[in-house]
Amino acid sequence: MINHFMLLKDLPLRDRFGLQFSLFARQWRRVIYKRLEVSGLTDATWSPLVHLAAHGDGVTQKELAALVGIDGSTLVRLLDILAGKDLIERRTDETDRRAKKIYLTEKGRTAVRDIRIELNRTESEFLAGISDQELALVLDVLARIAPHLDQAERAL
Amino acid sequence: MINHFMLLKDLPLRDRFGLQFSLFARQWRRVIYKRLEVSGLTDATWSPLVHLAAHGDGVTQKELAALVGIDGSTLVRLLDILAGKDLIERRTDETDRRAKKIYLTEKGRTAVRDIRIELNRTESEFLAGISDQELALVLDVLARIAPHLDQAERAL
DNA sequence: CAGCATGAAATGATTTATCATCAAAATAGT
DNA sequence: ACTATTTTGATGATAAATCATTTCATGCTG
Repeated sequence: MINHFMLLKDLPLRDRFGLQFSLFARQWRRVIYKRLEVSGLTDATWSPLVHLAAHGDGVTQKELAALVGIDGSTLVRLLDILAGKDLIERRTDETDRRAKKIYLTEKGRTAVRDIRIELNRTESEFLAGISDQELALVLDVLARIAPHLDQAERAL
Repeated sequence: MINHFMLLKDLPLRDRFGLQFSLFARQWRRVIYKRLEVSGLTDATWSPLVHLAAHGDGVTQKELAALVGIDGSTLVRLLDILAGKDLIERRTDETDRRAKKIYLTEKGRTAVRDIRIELNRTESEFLAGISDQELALVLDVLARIAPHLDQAERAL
């Protein structure tokens, strides 16, 4: 079985980093999402749930969109689905009636627990051969690249 | 300016790796794609072009889809767009008339050159503070995770 | 060689994601 | 106090991606 890490070897390191990284990320996402389908939530719908639980209830939609890393308008429709399944609740912020704060329902809390269990099981399976030190190093490198992305994104 | 690397710190390393990695990948993709729009090709359409050039002409659609890391049916439509702009050409493989081989046109070759220039400029800007050694280490870690993903994907 | 399974590309239906725009509410500036 | 600008969430139009199904060529097996 060959994969893309075996190809592209002739390109200079810096020229192939983006391609290989993106391919890997795409596959990671695809596989994780497929594994998580068993939880009844298809595709990206569970992502706002997990971030909501990790960050704590009561964030506004705008804040949550930033946490999840998606556009506000995308989040609107995901929240519609989640609210339709009684996993979250939108409450108007009484101090700023434009904003809505998002809360997990009890059902939502249970769902998040199940998802996190499956997520952790799957990911620790994938990361089996990698040491904590290596993982930390990868995250550290990404964290140092991130400000450039933030800057480029703000500059549009 | 805060980003997600500053949050989620209370989660154990292995439990937040997936989330942080995925968020980063999403942002990377979004920013790169936005930068590359200047080349006239919107979004993912240039990706098959770059892979075609990197791997060499004459691959079948199925092979190219694997290289790009997308579903065959997705590639069909991207190739439709690219062929409509005279950047690629589909030729029926005469030894197996089911398959079609993909070739860059002259116009396509020029487009790839421009895209690669912009891509390399952008990426080297983002990777500015990272050493070759660190980049190699990141790719190495990903390459060691990849077989697990391949396996999970084949197992469905 | 006939018939059936397999395989490549194409097509339809559906899900995510984005951008542009809108309505309602809040804030700023005069 | 009053208009003008900004901000939050929602909606419409559109692009990408996937899965399921179809079409047609190939291969295999009895």
